[in-house]
Amino acid sequence: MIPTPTANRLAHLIAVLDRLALSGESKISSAKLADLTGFTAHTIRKDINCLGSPGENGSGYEIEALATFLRKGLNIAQPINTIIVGLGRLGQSLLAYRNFEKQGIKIVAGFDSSLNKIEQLSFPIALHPSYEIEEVAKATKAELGIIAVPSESGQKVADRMVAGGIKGILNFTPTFLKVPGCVNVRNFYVAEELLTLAALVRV
Amino acid sequence: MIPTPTANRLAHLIAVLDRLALSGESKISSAKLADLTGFTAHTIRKDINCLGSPGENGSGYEIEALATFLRKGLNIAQPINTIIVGLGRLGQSLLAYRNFEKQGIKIVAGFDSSLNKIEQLSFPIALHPSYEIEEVAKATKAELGIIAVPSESGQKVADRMVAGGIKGILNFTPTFLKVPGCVNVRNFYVAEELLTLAALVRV
DNA sequence: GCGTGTGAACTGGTTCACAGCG
DNA sequence: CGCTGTGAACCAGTTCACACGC
Repeated sequence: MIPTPTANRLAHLIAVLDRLALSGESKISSAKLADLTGFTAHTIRKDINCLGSPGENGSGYEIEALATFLRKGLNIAQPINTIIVGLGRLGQSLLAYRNFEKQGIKIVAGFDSSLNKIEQLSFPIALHPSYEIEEVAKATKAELGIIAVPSESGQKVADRMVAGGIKGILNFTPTFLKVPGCVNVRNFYVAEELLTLAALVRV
Repeated sequence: MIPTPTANRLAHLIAVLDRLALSGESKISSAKLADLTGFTAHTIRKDINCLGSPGENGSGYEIEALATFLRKGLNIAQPINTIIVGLGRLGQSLLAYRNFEKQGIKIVAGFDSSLNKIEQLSFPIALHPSYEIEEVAKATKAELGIIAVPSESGQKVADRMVAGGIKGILNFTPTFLKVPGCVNVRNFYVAEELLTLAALVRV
């Protein structure tokens, strides 16, 4: 089993490696990666070795090889279908964010409770009313869901996602979602993050 | 010194307590709070006691008293001035999010590199061009900063914030920011969070 | 000799168990 | 007797130190 913080850091590493690959470099050391990510070189090596050894020893990692090695190790070499619910400003900004695709996050459908909004918006993916979440999630074999609705409806959306077979939820709603243990939730409590920062800053 | 995860949870607790206060209840037990937050009752009590004892023993916490106790303990009873840089979709959705104010997060200024955008937008706070970050941050005594710009400019914005005396940064840019150790950074790597979820889900 | 791989020590955060108060 | 407060046990994750391969 791979520790959550490790998965987190490895995901970040992959993103960094992808950027590096574009810049023409071909090899990189854990020390350089440390500089680019803010993690220590120790931690990086250990994280990587959670998935086994990429092979080469002695002189740094082959950038592209490492990226694909990590993707395979994390089982994210294949794109992962994702739906997003809530097409307010936040939802729209996420939909417009073209970086997901590059990372293998394929957003396959958007949902909103307002039929008007669905008709007005034009995005290169299918938009549906919220009551179709379960159905569409199943049909598209979506594995992840993003919740960007007002907090009152967060739980209801989560329930529908779970019913539709969603296995991981990114929650922007400032409320704790009750879901079965087999469903992974990561919360983005933006306001609370700021409060946390405030507390840390005002020692 | 208060552990970061504890500060995090306490911030969430405060938000939950505020909501509870509106609902008319007056007392609550750690077990009930556990149910509402997803933390264990143990953890909640321990977190609270990091700041000392709220007083009453035996039969639950007084909701409002606890909230103010926590705010005082975390030093966030006074509102904290915050600036936001990057007024794209994400930045705008954050500006429009009226929950911050309630939590004592006072957004005092917005910035964008595009003068056009600044003139077009209308928000109830002052908008400035990005080169004024340092100056305005100082003038408004801002303590926190939100970075919602494209990733290329993240570091530059961070530098300006630091120069302006900002002590805590919420970073939505998918790059690691280099800042002095006395500045606290919390990263919201949205795409990477999804990747992490994908990895955790595809065991 | 630089840089990776890995087992062993350490640390800080969480969980537990029980004492103490209403 | 329920629920909080807290010191002690535990554990995961991080840091360290050294062995190994190039």
